[in-house]
Amino acid sequence: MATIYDVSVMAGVSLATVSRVVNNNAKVSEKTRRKVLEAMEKLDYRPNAIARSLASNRSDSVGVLVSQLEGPYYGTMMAKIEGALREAGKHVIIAAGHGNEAEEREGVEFLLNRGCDALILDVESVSDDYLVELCRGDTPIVLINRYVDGIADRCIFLDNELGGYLATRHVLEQGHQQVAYISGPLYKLDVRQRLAGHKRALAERGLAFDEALFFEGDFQEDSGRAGVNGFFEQGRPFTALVCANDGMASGAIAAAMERGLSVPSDLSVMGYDNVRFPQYTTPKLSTVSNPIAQMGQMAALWVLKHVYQKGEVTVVGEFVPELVVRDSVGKI
Amino acid sequence: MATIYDVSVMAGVSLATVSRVVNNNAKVSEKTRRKVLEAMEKLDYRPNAIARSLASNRSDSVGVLVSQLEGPYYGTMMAKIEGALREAGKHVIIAAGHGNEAEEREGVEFLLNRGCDALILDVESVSDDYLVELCRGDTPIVLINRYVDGIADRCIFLDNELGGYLATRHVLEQGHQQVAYISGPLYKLDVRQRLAGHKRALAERGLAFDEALFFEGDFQEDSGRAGVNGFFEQGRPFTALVCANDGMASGAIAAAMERGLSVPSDLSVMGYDNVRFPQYTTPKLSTVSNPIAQMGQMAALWVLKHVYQKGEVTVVGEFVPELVVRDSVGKI
DNA sequence: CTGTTAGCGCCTTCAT
DNA sequence: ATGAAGGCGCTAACAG
Repeated sequence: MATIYDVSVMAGVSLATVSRVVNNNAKVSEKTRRKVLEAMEKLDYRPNAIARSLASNRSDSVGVLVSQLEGPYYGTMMAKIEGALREAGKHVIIAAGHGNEAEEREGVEFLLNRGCDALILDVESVSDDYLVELCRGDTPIVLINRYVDGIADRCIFLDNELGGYLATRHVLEQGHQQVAYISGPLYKLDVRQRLAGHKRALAERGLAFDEALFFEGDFQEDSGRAGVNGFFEQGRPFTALVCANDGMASGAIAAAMERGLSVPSDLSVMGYDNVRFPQYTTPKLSTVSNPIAQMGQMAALWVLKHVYQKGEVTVVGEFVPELVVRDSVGKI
Repeated sequence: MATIYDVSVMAGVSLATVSRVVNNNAKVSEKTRRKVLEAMEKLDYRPNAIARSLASNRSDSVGVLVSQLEGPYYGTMMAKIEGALREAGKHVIIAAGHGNEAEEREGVEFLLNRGCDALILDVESVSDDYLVELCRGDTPIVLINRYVDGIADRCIFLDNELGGYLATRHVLEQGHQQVAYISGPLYKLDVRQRLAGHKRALAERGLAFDEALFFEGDFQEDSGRAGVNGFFEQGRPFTALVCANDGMASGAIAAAMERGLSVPSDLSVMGYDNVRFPQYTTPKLSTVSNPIAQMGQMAALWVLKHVYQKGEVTVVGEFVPELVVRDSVGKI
C-alpha cells in the first residue's frame, strides 16, 4: 500500500504538498497539483484513515449505538441515519448495546475510542447521570428515544405517554370496556410511559386497570402469543387488547386466531410503532405511529449541522405520535 | 483524556511497561503491574484505538458490508455476525453498499482504510474480478451470498437454484398447473438462479414458462402487490403464485385479499427466505428456508479462526435450502 | 505557493 | 523484567 511519502517522492514535492492536494484545503499551483494527482493515480494511493484521524483528531465518521441490529425498528433508524450522513460524505460506525448497561457502556467507549466525530445513541440501560457526564466530554452526543433533564437540547424523543393514551382511547371509543394490555419490559422508561398513557385513558373513562389483564412481554412476537394465551387460560373476559409494539400484536393475533377467534369481530387488537409490516398482516393492524425514520433523520441532521457545519435544521426534540386506524379494532 | 504517557509518569515506569500491562503480552512483575493498574484506574485511562491500530496494524474489528441496513434479512445477518464476534471481544464496523457498484467499492475501501482486520462482504454489484483481486490484498475477505470461482474457500452461499426448484415443485405437487412468478431484480445472480430453479421444476412436469405470468419486482412488499395486480389486469388465469422472497409474498397476499380472493383456497402463494415474520402472516406463509443466520455465524467463525486464531470450525461453504410448509399453499 | 519540523498515542525491537 | 528509541502515515503550524 502506497503511502503519502511514496507519492511525494514520485511527484518530487514535499509531504505537506501532497497532503494539501489530498485534502485540497490550501492553495496549490495547478502544475504541482497535476503532478501529485498523477503520482497518486500511478501508485493507486489511498489515504490511510487511521493515520489521518490520529493526526487530525477527526474521522469523518459518526458512531451509532442501537439496542439491537435486528428488527424493523432499529433497521429503519440505522438506514435513515446512514443515508443522511453518507450524502454528506460521512460514514457510520454501528455498534449494538443489547439493552444492558455493561454492553452499552462498552459500545460507547468503543465508538469514542475509534475516534468518532460524534455519537448518536439509542441507549436504555445506562443512567441519566452517565449520559450527562458523557455530554461534558468533547465528543458531541445526541440521544434518540430518551429525554434527559439538563441535556434536553441533545434529545430526540417521542411522547410515549401520549402514544399509549391514544392507542387505548381509540379502543375505548369503539365501546370496549374490558381491555387487556401487553407491555414491553418494564425496566424501560418508554415502556412505562406507554403504560401510563394507557392507564390515563382508562381513568378518563372511569375504568379500573385490571392486573389480571396485564402481561409484561419482551417486544418479541412470541411474547404477544404468550400474553394472549395467559389471559385465556386465566379466564378473565376481555374484548380488546392493546400491545406496546406491533410485533407483539402480530403474535397476539396469531394466537387468537389459533384459538378460533376472529379479529376484530371477536377480539380487537391495537399495536404500536407502525413499522413496516403492520399493513401486511391480516387484518391490517391499527397502531400508533412512532416516527423513528424522522427521528433518525433528525439526529443525522443535528450532527451535520453542529459537528460538520453542514446544512441548516430546525431541530425538533419531541415528536408526537399519531393514531393509525386500520382494520384490527372493531366496535363492540 | 489520559494517555499512556500520563500513566507511565504517574506509575513511575516507562511507556513500554505500561503498554505491556495493557496488552498483557510480556512478563511484568506483580509489583509494577499493580502500580500501573492503579495509575490507569486513577486516570481513567482508556487506550486510544486509533493510535493502537496505527502502531500495531490491527484493530480488533472486522468490517461488514451489507446491501441495506434495513429489513429482516440483513438485520438477522448483522446480528449473528456481531454476536459471534463480540463474544470474542472483537467489534464490527458496518457499512451499506446499497446494491450499486460505486457504493459497494467505496464501502470496501472505507472499511479497508479504517484498518479492519478482515472483511465480511455481501456484495452483488461488484465484479468477480474485483473480488478476486481484493482477496489478493492483505486483508482477509469472506463473501456471503456469492460464489466466485478461484476463491471458493472464501465463499459462503446458498444453493438458490435448488431453492427456486423446491418452491415451485411444492406448488406443482399440489396440483397447480398455472403458476405465476414474481421475481427479484434480475441483475442479481441469486435472483436469476431462483428463477432457473423455478423453470426447471416447470420443465420437469412438462409445463411451459409463461412470460405473461412473470413479473420482475424489487423484493419490497409493494412490488408483490404490483405483480398480482398486473397479473389480474392482464387477465391470464393462474391458481398459484411463487415469489422470490417473503416480503413480496406478503404484499401479493394483501393484494389478492383486497380483490376478495382468499389464500390459499382461491390462490396459493409461496414465499422465499423464511425470515422472521412469515409465521405471523395470515395465512402462515409456506416458504423456502434461507439459513442466513447460520451463514452469518459461519462467516464470523471463519474470521475468528483464520484471522484471530480462535476456535475451530469446519467451514461449510454451500448451504442447502429447505422447504418450509405452512398454510399458504393449497391443493387444487 | 511550498518545504521543514513536530507531533498524534501507541507498539516493538533492541539493549540493559 | 524494564527502559530507550524509532517508527506507523498523516496533519498542521511555522518559515521561507
